[in-house]
Amino acid sequence: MISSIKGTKDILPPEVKKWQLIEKIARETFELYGYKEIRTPIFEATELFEKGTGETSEIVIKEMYTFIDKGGRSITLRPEGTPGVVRALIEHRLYLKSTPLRFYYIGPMFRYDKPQKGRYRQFHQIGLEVFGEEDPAIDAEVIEIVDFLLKRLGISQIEILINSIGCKKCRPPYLEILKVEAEKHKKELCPDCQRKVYTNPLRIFDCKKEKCINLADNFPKIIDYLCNECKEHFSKLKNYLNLYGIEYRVEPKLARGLDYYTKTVFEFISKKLGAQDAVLGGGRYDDLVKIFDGPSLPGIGFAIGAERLISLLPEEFEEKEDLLYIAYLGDEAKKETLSILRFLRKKNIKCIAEFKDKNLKNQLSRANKLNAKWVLIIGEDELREKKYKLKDMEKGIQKELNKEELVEELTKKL
RNA sequence: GUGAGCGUAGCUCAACUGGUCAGAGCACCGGACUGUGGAUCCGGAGGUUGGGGGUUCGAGACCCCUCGCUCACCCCA
Repeated sequence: MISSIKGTKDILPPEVKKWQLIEKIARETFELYGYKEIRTPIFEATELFEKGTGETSEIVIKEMYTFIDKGGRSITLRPEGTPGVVRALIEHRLYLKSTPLRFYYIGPMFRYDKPQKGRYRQFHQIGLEVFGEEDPAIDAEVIEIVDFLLKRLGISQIEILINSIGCKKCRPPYLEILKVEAEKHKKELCPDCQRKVYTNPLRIFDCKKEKCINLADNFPKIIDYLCNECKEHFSKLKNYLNLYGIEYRVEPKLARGLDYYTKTVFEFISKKLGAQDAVLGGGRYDDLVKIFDGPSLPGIGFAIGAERLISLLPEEFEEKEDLLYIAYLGDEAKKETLSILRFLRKKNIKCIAEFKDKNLKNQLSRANKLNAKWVLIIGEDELREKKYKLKDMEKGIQKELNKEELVEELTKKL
């Protein structure tokens, strides 16, 4: 038996309903704020991610699905959405147009990770990017959009973490200070963190070992070393969030894994998710467009993990489907059924029949199992009278109707 | 990439320390009930116990290898 590849999974019809729900509500919400959908390829030149996502990010170092195609080009399945959108923005000179540079996307991403709860090799992100807005008001708006979206989906008990990780002016000097401080305590840190002192000192704050946590608590925090511009940006962001009445927690240890972030970074977390507690993450990336030889254009965005979002969805109660099941008795009735199916579908009525030539009891039982809301009964009497029996499966009552009345009755209830 | 736990019917799980152990419930199909569903009763189908090798008179169980799943680490959505 051939099974699906490790870290990938099939999404079967009952679960697909949830996907359709979150996709629909996400689209509606983003469009409400003036965002437009953008669809970029799921594979790109490897270089795009090396330059964009960043050569020192874990994603690029060890998590990319990279292969050489038949033309000898190095191709990578996208591990995240932002670089592709930035590439499209530059390639099509979208920044020259007057339309707002507000985009959202929904689609699969790929990372060669070891699968666990909330983490898959093919997963899906619902992402959003804005370009050309310097003002922290847009940072706040972006956070507010997600907050609104989650509320619309009925998801609660989410904590919002924000931080500022500075810009290319203030971060490098801070990292030096942090490195010096961390070196002093190097021997007390765990082996992983000892390595991080040189490779990525900010990541020491991510360590879950108690000893490292305690030590890191006393290390200097970037938030205390921001330049005036970053400090003011962060302070304004907090004010706007307060204005929206959005609760958040400033988490000075929040670092994020992508190299391109500047100033604002944020994460929405839920305790229900397990070890991978982030349902979405995002931040500002003021230098990214420039990195790809585009104009000097600031950007900010986030990506929601669709699988994680779905796992937070409240349990929905099961409803009868708006489905009509046609039960027929005999060959003549079968022919009539075929024509009525066609007729009703043209009128946008969802209907099915199963062609097993079974008795009525059996067909009703099948309709019940399929969760159909109505059953139309066609037998000899009905053929003769040209009136069919429509049974409401919830109420158990039935009416005699001709074709026209039937359409009227069914569309009324839809 | 590292570590731990687990793989028995479509699903959830039984089978004492290796000795009729290949089972139950749910789901599925059929019948009781030939034009009226959900209930009940009866019956049926469905498994080389993830795969391979070994130990043994005998392995679902023990050992080795392998694949997969789950969770955690690393890191992230």
